Amino acid sequence: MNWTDHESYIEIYPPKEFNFDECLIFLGRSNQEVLHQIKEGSVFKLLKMKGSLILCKIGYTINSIKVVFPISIPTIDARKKVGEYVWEWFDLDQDLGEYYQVASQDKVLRSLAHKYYGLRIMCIPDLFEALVWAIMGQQIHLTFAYTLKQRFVEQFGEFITFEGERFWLFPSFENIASLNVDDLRKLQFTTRKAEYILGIAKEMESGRLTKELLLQKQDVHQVRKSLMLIRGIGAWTADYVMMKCLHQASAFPIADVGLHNALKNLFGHKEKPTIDEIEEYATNWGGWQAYATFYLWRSLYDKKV
DNA sequence: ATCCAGGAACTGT
DNA sequence: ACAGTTCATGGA
Repeated sequence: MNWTDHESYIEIYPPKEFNFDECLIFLGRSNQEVLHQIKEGSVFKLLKMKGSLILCKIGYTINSIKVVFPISIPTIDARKKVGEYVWEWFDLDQDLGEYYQVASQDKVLRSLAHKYYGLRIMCIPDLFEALVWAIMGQQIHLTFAYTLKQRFVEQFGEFITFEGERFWLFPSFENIASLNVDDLRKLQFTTRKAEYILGIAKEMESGRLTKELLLQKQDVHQVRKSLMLIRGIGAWTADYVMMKCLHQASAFPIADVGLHNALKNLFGHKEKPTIDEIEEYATNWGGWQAYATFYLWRSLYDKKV
C-alpha cells in the first residue's frame, strides 16, 4: 500500500492505470445498494476496525484517493486499516498495464479496455460478505439479489446514523452463525440458500475457513478446490469469490449469465454464446480473465438508461 | 402467462 | 465423467 497519514485524513496513491470516476460508476450501478452511498463524486462507507465503527468519505483529488472521517477521527492503527481496506476494495495491487497490453492484442477486449480505461475490479475484501453475496446471487435476477441483501443487512447488520441517514455494515459471521434456517426464510431466502449461508457462517466461526488460510494455498487451483468442497459453492461461486475477494486476476466464472449476455450484445448476436465459443474468445486472455469478465459486466451497465 | 435469472446439489446412467 | 432433475423466488 502506498499512502500517507495526515491525522484528520489519509491519502492513498493508486498506480498509474486508475480512474476513480469509472470505479464509482460501477459502485453506483444499483440504487438498492445498502453498503455504500455515492454523493457528489465521493463514496461513503461504514467500516469496523478493531471494534469501532468508522464512517469514511472516499474521494479523489489530483492524483490521490483522499479518505476523510465525517464523524470522528480514528486511531492511527485504524486509519492504516482503513487505507488497507480501500487499497483492496479498488484492487490497487494489480498491475493493469499488463492487462491493457493483453487487451490491445485482443479483438474482444480492445475497445472495452479503451472505453473503461482505469476501471478496476471493485472487490469485496470481506470473505464472508463475498461468499454470502455470491450465494444470494445464484440463479436469480440481480435486482432480487439486491433486495435479499438489503433485507439481510438491515435485519442482522449494525448501522450508524449521520445527518439523518443510516450507514450499514455487513453482518458478521459470528451473528449469522447463531441463526436458523427459518430466520432467513422469513426474508425470502430459499431453504437451500439459507442452509448454505448458515453453513459458511459456522465454518468461519470455527476458524476452519478464513481468507488467510485460502491465500496460503500453493496455487489458484488449490484455492478453487478447497472452496468447492464447501456446500453451496460450485465453480461459479468459487471463481466469483476468487476474483472479487482474493484478487485472482485469472479467475474466470465462465458460466456466468451476465458474461454471456455481455458477449452477445458486444457482437450483436441473437443467441448467447456457448461455453465452447467463450473459451475460443478467451484463448488470449491468459491471466486476465477476471478483468475481461469485469469489463464485460461493466459494458452491460451502459446498455440500460 | 411463460421463460429466465451473476447456480448448485442430487440422482441416475 | 456426463446429462437430466429439483430447488424456489421474483423480474422482464
